[in-house]
Amino acid sequence: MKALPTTAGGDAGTVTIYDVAARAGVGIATVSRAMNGSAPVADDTRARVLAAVDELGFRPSHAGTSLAARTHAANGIVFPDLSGPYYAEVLLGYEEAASRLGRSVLVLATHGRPDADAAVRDLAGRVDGLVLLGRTVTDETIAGLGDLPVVVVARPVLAGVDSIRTDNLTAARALGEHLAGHGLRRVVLLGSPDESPDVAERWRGVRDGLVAHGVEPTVTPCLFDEESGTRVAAGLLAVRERPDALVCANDEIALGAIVAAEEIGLRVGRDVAITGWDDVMAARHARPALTTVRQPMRTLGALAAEVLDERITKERTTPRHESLATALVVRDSCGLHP
Amino acid sequence: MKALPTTAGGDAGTVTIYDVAARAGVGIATVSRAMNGSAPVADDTRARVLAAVDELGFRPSHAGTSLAARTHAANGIVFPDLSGPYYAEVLLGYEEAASRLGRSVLVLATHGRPDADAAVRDLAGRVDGLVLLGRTVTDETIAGLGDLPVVVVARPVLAGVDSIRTDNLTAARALGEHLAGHGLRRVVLLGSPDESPDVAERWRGVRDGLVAHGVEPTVTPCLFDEESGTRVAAGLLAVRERPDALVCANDEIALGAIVAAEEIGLRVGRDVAITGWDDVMAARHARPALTTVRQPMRTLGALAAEVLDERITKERTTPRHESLATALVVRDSCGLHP
DNA sequence: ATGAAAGCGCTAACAA
DNA sequence: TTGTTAGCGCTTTCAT
Repeated sequence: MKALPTTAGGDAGTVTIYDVAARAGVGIATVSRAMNGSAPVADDTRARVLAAVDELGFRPSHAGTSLAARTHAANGIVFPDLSGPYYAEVLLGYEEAASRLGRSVLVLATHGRPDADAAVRDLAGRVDGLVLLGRTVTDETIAGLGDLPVVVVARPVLAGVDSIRTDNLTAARALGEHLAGHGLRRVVLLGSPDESPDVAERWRGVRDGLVAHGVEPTVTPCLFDEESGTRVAAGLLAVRERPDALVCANDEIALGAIVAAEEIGLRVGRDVAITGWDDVMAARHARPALTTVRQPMRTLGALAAEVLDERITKERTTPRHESLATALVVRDSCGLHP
Repeated sequence: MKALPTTAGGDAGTVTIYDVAARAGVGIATVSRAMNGSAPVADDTRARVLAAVDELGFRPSHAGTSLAARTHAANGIVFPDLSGPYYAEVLLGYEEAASRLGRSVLVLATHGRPDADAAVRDLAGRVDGLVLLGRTVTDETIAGLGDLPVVVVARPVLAGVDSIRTDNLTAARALGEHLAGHGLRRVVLLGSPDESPDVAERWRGVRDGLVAHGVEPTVTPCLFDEESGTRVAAGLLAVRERPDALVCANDEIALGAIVAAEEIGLRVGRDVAITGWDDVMAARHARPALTTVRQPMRTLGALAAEVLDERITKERTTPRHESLATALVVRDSCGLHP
């Protein structure tokens, strides 16, 4: 389609720095300098160069630049999965911050694939830094990344690697105590703690809060989606001595559990308490509205981008570890509040 | 951290194809051939090369490869915004398909920035193809992308450019007729049609369906988020001759409108009908559950990746235009259904 | 089947 | 201030 003029003998269609240099009557180094401001250039020379750039529609090849400058001006973010509001929000915060810092963003979702480590290593080859969420790759793979700046999010701290997490413990404990305060006794924690270090920590906290009031919860494994929530909760609630509280690992499980409870005629918040985690949009629109824990998801993503950038620019060389506050959001699904 | 052995005199830390070649006792061309299978290599030679690759932990530099091979093995996707479930789902479908096709994914959100066009042009320099959602950039910018494969989603067809859209018209008309069937007369369409060609088409369809039953709707501009939905709906519902139906451009506006209605004591589905568009998770968990139109968001993303890939691989050279079916999902927010 | 060598488009020393 | 030139790490002819 585009048939821009090419001064040098290149194939029409690809304008290189040589074309610009020829057109402006200067050397290629001057073009580079004029465009990047990496060294002083006479005003009128610069003007001529920029005019040529404009006329030819020149845009530097990224491959050439990154090969020569040994930098990619891009960083990656790796998710275990991309579904659900949680990851979407984190990505949103990340992209915003990264692009503000002048870096492109590469996304990768591992979907629990067996070749996830290879995919991440490949991604590592095209970025200046990497953010890794949760259990996406093995510790060995991270170590194998060499000196590539890495920030892990919601994953146990690794020697020398920056990390960002949310403080699950405090809110979890508060949730446990709140539930005990409602007089709930048969509490089931819904969600597999070994799938995610985050969840393990939450269950620890909730249990702490509960035990302080003499209640010992049990754990039932469950995948982190709505459908699983409905299915597992249905099984749990069907028995005679059914639980009077379902504490779910995320809002989607909880929302699914609400469906299961209502299907068998239970009134959520009266006959059974159900709580979630994350405070996604659906949590506040559900009726009864979902008691949950708010995580600063967007901030999490943005902070990851910033922490990573500090490493890439070598503005900082020692590890940084951040923990973001969470907040218990009490609504109606855990019991009546006058 | 990593201190892998380097045979050639390069800086420790970066293993190049020369190191591998030296170690295996072959030329660099043979290493390239052995790794890519681009030409026959003797079995024992290949074995030696691969062993060296393994021992040295060699991983080809992307910049080098893409400069020499004139390809990026990556493609980009540009969103007007990344917030909300709609875009998250589209991205999910896209990433999945793209990575299945062996391509990395670069995301960019324009957030209505004035320099969006420049950002997109920059992105264009590092990918083999681009998916553009909605009104992210001007037609001129797209044309200026030259022969870079481009797929536009939810945007009017452009000469020679592949496009994917959802069929707004059919479901919109059905929605209009359904609403008229409820006996609703004062219908307001909430959402700015000039912001999005998609919305314009929806309003056209809804109006068609309504007018067939003698109802003429009015349009009230509104941004596409929940907070705006609440604010604008509150204003609309406060007047004496208030509307008896609020048809919203997306679910988030609708959910916000429900909040506004309930705040002034109106019963949604009885005193006022409210409908959305997209069928996000919150739509089915809201009470009353939201009547809306389901869009195949994930499929939209996946299809975009596939259509783009056909162009990149030159498997197809003529434009392709797809329209995906949508479905009216009737729940309780538009009126009582026995 | 293999090696030597010529680029790919750019940045950055080094000269002038 | 500017031009020349040597790479950056790879793919791909062209010889052999």
